[in-house]
Amino acid sequence: MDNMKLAELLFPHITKSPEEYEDIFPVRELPEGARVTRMAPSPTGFIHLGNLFSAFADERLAHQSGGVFYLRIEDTDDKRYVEGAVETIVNVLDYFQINFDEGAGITGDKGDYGPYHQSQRAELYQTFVKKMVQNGQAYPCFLTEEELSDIRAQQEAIKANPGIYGKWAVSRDLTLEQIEENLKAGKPYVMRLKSKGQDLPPEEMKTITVNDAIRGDITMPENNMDLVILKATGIPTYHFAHVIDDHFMRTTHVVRGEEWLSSLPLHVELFETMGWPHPVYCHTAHLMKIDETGNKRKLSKRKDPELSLDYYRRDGYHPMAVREYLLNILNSNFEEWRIANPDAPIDEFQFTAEKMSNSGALFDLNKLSDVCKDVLVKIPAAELCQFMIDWAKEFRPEILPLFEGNEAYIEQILDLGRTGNKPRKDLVCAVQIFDFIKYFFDDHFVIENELPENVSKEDAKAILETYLAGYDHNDDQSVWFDKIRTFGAEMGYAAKPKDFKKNPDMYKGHVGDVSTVVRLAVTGRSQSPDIWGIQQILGEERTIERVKAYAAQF
RNA sequence: GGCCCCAUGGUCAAGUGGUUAAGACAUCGCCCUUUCACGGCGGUAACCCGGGUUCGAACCCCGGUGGGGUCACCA
Repeated sequence: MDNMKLAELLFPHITKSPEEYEDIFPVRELPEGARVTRMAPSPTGFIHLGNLFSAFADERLAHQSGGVFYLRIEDTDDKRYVEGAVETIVNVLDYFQINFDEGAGITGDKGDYGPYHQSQRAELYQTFVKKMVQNGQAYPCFLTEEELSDIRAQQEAIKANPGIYGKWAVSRDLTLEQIEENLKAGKPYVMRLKSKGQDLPPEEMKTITVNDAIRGDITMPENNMDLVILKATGIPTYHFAHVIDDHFMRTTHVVRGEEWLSSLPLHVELFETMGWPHPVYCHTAHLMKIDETGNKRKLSKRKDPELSLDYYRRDGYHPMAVREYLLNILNSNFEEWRIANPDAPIDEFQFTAEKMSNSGALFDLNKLSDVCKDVLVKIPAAELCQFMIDWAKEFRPEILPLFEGNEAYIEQILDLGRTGNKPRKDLVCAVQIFDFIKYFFDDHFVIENELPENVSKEDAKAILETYLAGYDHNDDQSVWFDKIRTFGAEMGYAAKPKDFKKNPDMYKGHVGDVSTVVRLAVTGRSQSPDIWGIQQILGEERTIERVKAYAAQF
């Protein structure tokens, strides 16, 4: 077989030499130890938590080392393309404050290593396939779908591994004449790697060992499959594009999910075939969840709404909080660092691939809430208010007017109990915040809870009327509360809860019960921040109105 | 099924041959307190199983079991 002739026959239009590309895409000039990473999504426009999780790792790795983080679109599968996908990807990541230095962008590609859409790189890929043909490392395969499934059936019958390898790789033996004939007949074909791996029983297979930055040494049988590198369309498969692109975009670290582990031997063989070193691989564990049957399982796009990033945006989880949570599960020592450095900017934490977990973390909404509370308590009210406005604009336009134009009022509300050295940590996400403060808006104010069991309706009415009679909006907090204590005591409620606890038979209840009645009148619920503070924000008129209205119910 | 990855409390996890087996979340109790939070103190709770190596194993080796992944002209 004349490989040179075959190469010309297959790729007459390829005229550039492989060496030229080394000059077009020179090794990057970066500081020592700088890392070049990438996010390489397929353009379905759907970005989920797992994508964000590894994008975050990529971004940290690059930006902590003075390197480059870029976006490459893996659009080798035309069926998957969704209009506006790049825009979605960039916007979503931007929301979580993850920014690209180069690569595909909303207004076009940016950077010297492009194009950053794989669909635009056909010539590059084909140049190297041509080279492989010349070296006898790749060959055309004309097998039809039927023939392929026939081979599979035969393999199943004798319990052989499925795939094109060893003696099953029949197209390896095609003569130049046969190929020429097929070509003339216009038969579609793919290009396959001519694997050097041998078809041996598993225990006799040669092995390869790769040092994974997360998992350490991984030993696997070498690849022996003649996998497709160029589809019939002339566009490469993921495997081949990965090798070419990450070489020429000079990627140093590839962070990807563990589902790629099984194709690692193929990628290693491809890099070896090309004569290039492979990048450092970081295979991350999948995010898991407990399903209905109590089993751990991979989070699935279809079934688990919490995997969708929209879910967090819709519920209004603050990007800072999501970042913080993600870092929690990304690097196990982050939490310790955060406790030691409560106020340090998150970017000061030194992220390392080595500290990434190699078992699948269960997604924990509880923990996320806790992280949110800690993060939000540090965000100034004005900023939170703006956050609520932005969120409402997109997801709850009907409540937007409550916020927009009322910033001063909202900020007072958000800061209720948050000042001082023991600030309340009540705020989790926008949906919850709105629910938490909605009694401040007359249209959303309703009585939600029942009277305490120690308080009769008659007493409730009396409490409210007495409260109203002695109400002075200008009282300071202690005067205000003393009044409640005093008339409560006169009505048979212990002035101190402890007294009631000691002698429950001597009292109807305690001052807490009395204040709860007031609380119900003012907020509609039995639990809230400090009533006095709420009344100050509400104003005298609305406070009195609410107390009157509630008293009228009894 | 072949191959690969993984395995410490309910969850996330420290831990790399000798530890009272950290810490965080959740949970429970107490304290603080006008409710709820916040905060403080304390409690319950773990090395998947079986062999080996060793004076000694959560840790090393082998074999199970369980969970996950993968076996496409998808990525």
